[in-house]
Amino acid sequence: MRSNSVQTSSNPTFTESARRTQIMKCAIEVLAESGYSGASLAEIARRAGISKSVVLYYFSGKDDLLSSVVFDVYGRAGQAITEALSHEASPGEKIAAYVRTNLHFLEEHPADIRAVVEIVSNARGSDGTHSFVPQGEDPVLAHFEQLLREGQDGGEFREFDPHHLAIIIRSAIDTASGRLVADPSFDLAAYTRELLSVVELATGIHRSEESS
Amino acid sequence: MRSNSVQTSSNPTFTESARRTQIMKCAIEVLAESGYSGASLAEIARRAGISKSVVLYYFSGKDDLLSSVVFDVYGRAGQAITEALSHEASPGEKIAAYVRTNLHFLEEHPADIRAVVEIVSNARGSDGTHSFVPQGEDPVLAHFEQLLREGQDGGEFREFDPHHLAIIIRSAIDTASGRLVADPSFDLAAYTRELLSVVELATGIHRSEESS
DNA sequence: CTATGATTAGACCATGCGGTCAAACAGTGT
DNA sequence: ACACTGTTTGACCGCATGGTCTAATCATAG
Repeated sequence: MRSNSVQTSSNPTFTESARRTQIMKCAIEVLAESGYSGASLAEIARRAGISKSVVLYYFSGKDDLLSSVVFDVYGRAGQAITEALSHEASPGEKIAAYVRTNLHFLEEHPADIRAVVEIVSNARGSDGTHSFVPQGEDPVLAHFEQLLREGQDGGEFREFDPHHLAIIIRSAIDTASGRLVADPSFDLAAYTRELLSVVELATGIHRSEESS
Repeated sequence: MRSNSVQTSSNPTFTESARRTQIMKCAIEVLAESGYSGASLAEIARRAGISKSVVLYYFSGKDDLLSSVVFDVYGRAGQAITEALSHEASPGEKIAAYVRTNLHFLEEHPADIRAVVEIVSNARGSDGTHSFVPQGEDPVLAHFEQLLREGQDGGEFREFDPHHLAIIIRSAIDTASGRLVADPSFDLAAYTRELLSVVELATGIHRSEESS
């Protein structure tokens, strides 16, 4: 992954970086609107108003383009989350901030998330196995699981299975992007509120103002 | 949807019903193993040891085949859930049974669920919109939401938003099929246990033996 | 002006797709 | 023997895909 036809390393031309971001942006749009199967190189190029060859001039192939999109979006989302978590002290606050920031990023960049979901859940190698889904250990999930574990070790939380609870909460986060496109009336703010209270109840966090 | 080339109504020949179920079974296998894009008519036919034309002889097209698979699996799953719910009286018990039965069906028929997920999340019409995802109202979700609402109206539950809580819990159910294929060490029984306790906490169900 | 490298368009290609079609095969009643 | 229906095959078609290649364009340095 991550290899270009034109040299990427030293001298990214103005045109090159501009074209790359433009093509990635169009790819995201097409992926979000028409899904994985609708995101052909021809369609992406048409959207960008350029020839199909240009796409393959700046990306070594479709795999490279999709990898770059995933890498870019993951990077930006991860940065936002890391930044948000740094402002919180207690594990309980960190977890709430984690959930809030994830859904906030989705609210501001719905197409980006949809595109990544389309790629991750559909891109497969020639052997038929997923190209982006980590087989053994998912670092994103492991990170969140660690957050839960820290709160539990600090005695702040109730007894629960951090691994499986992490899966449950992350699924609630990940499903939101699908809801957002399927249901125009979906209220993301209300969903965030509900999910946050569920997370509080599920972790059994000790908060003075929350105990009923 | 649901139209065949050969007459389906009155006289389903022995060969016909046998072939149809065989083809659907192979389609499910291929979908579960190789995903939507890997599930070509040629591959399904190869798996069944028959010619591609036979598939199109018993199904009017690929859409018909995939529709039939979704219809079949949904029917069997729905039947199992309805049956399980009929044995429970209180809303709290019904909801627990709902979650348990969903995950139990997944445990016994993982390929069927994977296949349906692949179809539902990937099949799109010529206009690019999803073919199986209901745009406005999802009956599956609405049914579960109604269960939550009944428990709430009965005063058995805490205050929560039934619609959004239904989405959260269903997402936890739906994510399990993906985990099952991505992580061979995934412990579905432990996951079910954890999810059931989260559901209890989230609904705030009043149970004598559960209050801490 | 010219040479050079970056950039672009468009023709082209092999492959795989869903689907059609005519012909052959198998059984069964007459 | 015949016809008839159900069943199966393999050749074939039109189309879209990801990708290659050649030639033309553009900018800029000499």
